[in-house]
Amino acid sequence: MVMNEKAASGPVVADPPVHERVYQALRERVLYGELRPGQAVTIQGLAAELDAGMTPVREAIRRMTSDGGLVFQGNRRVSVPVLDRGDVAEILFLRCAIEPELTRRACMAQGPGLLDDLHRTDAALDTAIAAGDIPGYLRYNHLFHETLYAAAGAVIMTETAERLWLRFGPSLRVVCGRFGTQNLPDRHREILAAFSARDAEAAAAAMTRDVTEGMTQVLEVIDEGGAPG
Amino acid sequence: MVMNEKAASGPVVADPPVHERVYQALRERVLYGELRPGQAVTIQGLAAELDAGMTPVREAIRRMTSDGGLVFQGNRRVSVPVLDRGDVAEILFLRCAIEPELTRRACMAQGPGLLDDLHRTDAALDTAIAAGDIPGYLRYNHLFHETLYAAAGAVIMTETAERLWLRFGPSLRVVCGRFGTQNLPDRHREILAAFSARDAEAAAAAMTRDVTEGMTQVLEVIDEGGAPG
DNA sequence: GATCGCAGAATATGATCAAATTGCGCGAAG
DNA sequence: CTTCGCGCAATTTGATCATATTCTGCGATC
Repeated sequence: MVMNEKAASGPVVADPPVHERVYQALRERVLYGELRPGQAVTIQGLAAELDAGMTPVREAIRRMTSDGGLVFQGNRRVSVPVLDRGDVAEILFLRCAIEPELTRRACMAQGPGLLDDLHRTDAALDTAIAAGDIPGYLRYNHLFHETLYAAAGAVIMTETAERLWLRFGPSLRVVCGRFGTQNLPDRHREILAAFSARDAEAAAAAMTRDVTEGMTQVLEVIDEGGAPG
Repeated sequence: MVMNEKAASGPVVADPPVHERVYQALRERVLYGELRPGQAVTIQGLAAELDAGMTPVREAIRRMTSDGGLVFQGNRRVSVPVLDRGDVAEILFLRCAIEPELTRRACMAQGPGLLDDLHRTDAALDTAIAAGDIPGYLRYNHLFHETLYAAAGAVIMTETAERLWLRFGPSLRVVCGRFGTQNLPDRHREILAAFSARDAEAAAAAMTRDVTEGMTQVLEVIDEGGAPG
């Protein structure tokens, strides 16, 4: 009768392997700017912090490095990437090629609950913006896009887009610190309106503006920062 | 005087770490179709084959998984991905968004030796095609594109494109086995002619054709193969 | 100012534990 | 009597850790 002894009742949720848990934790830290651009990341530091062995941490760092969320420094150190103007331009090009297309597909394929989910997330986002809650802004902003892209049903494109988010996450956190949450671009209402009307092209155009404005602000902070790093 | 005892004479080349060597070996196997779509990859198998410990192999597999060149199978096994029509369509879209742009940039920024290098690689490619040498075809075809993209000086876009190559490498090998090397698309001469004339748009257009024709053939093999896997 | 040495961190191994698949044997049905 | 199916156990493989080794970078000394 009883298959295993994970829990006496309730659904059996196999807890994920340690390397997966570490990767997710590391991903959040990169994505939501809890690590600053240029900051060094050490294996033993992460292992102590996340209460894990060195091997799973090592694996998580390799994945994140392949994702572009961390970079090898030539010697054996890894750190959070520091973007230059060219990097931002490349990311902008790629995002403008991918994310409007994902938006288009999501709009055309949208299922029943999607619009509600997006509205809820956007409401939480507005609350975070009003409160000047930077971590909240970063999380709900990402969640909005993530939810939308998942609805497109295009795993490879979505993965590719998510990887780009890892690259500019730490820099976006710096942008928030500089500009505050009030002055950040938010074309989400336009996107939601287009989704309601099932106007895929309008949604894609609004997404292009959202992406372009966000990347432009990252660029401004880089230029302002003086050093090309 | 002597920094270390790697070699009594000659340039001191710090040999790469084991996990890097393993990753490169794994990458070649995926990229050049030495592993078939669906084939299982085991940690201990690779470790034995490449004469390495489990930890470096593990790291290499994580990187390759993040690259899309291998996939988790839900249980803890990993295998070479099997593409369906939707996957190929996504890869086609992304390649058509990225690779012509890289071609454009490479054409405009082309330095002195580039055209010679590309001609040499293309000549080797033609030799491989004439001889029906499938591994040679796959290697020189990839090298042609790789050389071209490196000249664009766009690291993020190049990395993104290279990741896509890892996804369709094994399937491309199957295409070669089915169609032979003679009937594969080769728009390289058009690209080279456009480079000579420094006509970036013509080069980009030729690249779009090269990419589209290649992916179309992959699609045909998938459809022919019967099962959607 | 250059060199040697030390501390800290990363690399890599092998052992150990846990999980999953495979295959075998037993029993029941035809 | 043969065959199909189910369940248990053995083997294979993955996950994690503790530890030894190597390398890098910095600081003290000559």
